[in-house]
Amino acid sequence: MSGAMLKNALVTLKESGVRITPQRHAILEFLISSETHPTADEIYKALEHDFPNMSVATVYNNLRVFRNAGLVKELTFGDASSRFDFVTHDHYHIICDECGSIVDFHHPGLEEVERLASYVTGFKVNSHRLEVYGVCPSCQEQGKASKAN
Amino acid sequence: MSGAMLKNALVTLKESGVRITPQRHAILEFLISSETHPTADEIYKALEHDFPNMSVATVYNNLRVFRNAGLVKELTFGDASSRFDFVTHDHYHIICDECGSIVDFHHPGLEEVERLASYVTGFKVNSHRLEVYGVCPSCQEQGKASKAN
DNA sequence: TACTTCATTGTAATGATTACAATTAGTTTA
DNA sequence: TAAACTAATTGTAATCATTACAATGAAGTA
Ligand SMILES: [Mn+2]
Ligand SMILES: [Mn+2]
Ligand SMILES: [Zn+2]
Ligand SMILES: [Zn+2]
Repeated sequence: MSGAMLKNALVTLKESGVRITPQRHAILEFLISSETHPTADEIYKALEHDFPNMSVATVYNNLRVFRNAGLVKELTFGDASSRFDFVTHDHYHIICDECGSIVDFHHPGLEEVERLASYVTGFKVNSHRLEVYGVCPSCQEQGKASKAN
Repeated sequence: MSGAMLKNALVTLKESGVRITPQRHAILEFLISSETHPTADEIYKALEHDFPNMSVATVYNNLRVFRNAGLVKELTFGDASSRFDFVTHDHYHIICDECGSIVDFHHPGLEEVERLASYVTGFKVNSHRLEVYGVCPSCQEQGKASKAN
């Protein structure tokens, strides 16, 4: 439930001495309810109606606060701006090369890859990043449709 | 041999109607000889001595030309600026969380991950991106040394 | 040589993010 | 509760990588 997730997030913040402001509450709530991995600016615009005076700096500031608290992950792709993902379970992302949509998927960890990487490079491994790229079902449909013309 | 790689690259360019200018030659040569996945600005500064009049725009322009010709890959991490890698064999990267150094490593493809991702999301998969993060041997040494104090 | 096309250069524009100083809100203490 | 302190927000300016653009130069072609 997203209600419980919000509650837990607020507890986590309070425990690390972070004040719960209306802006923070709203940003968190929006992130939890969002399926789209929004950018800072998308969050800013989504909350404009309820918080007409909120500064875009506040969005950035608080996303950083949440990131440092481990509540939010920042996703960076080559282009444009960062996207933000409320942390629940570990998961990977698959991204549409045509429309840019980002979809979650689960996969068992890649410990074997980490082991081999560590073995051949001598690094002590902390983590890894994996993304899959392709064409989403909806863009596949459109492709077919446009070929049929 | 890096000589052969340069020659091949020049042929590829010529075949796709791209003129070989002294600047392009130098940028390619520098990229091929470089082990460090340099940024555009690092390339610019490295060639400043030989090309005191070259514009940073030329570096960016030509890196794009090379990327479009498939000769160079652009590596984008969250922070700062893109890094560029002359394309030879397919390989992955492992990145030091402390000093930022980027080291190549080879690993058999991850077809199984691509298959599963495609199966659970309905995407038609084109490619994937994988990076491993950790602490490089040199930073591990330094860590030990500073603890010993 | 004249014409055409492409490349380079210098500089201005862009756009995301951050820095900073002033103001406001929340918390603690007396 | 009021004063004092601390943290958060706001608005705006600064930063910095990258791109756009117009003018100049070089190369290729007839
Ligand atoms: Mn996600
Ligand atoms: Mn590499
Ligand atoms: Zn799509
Ligand atoms: Zn290191």
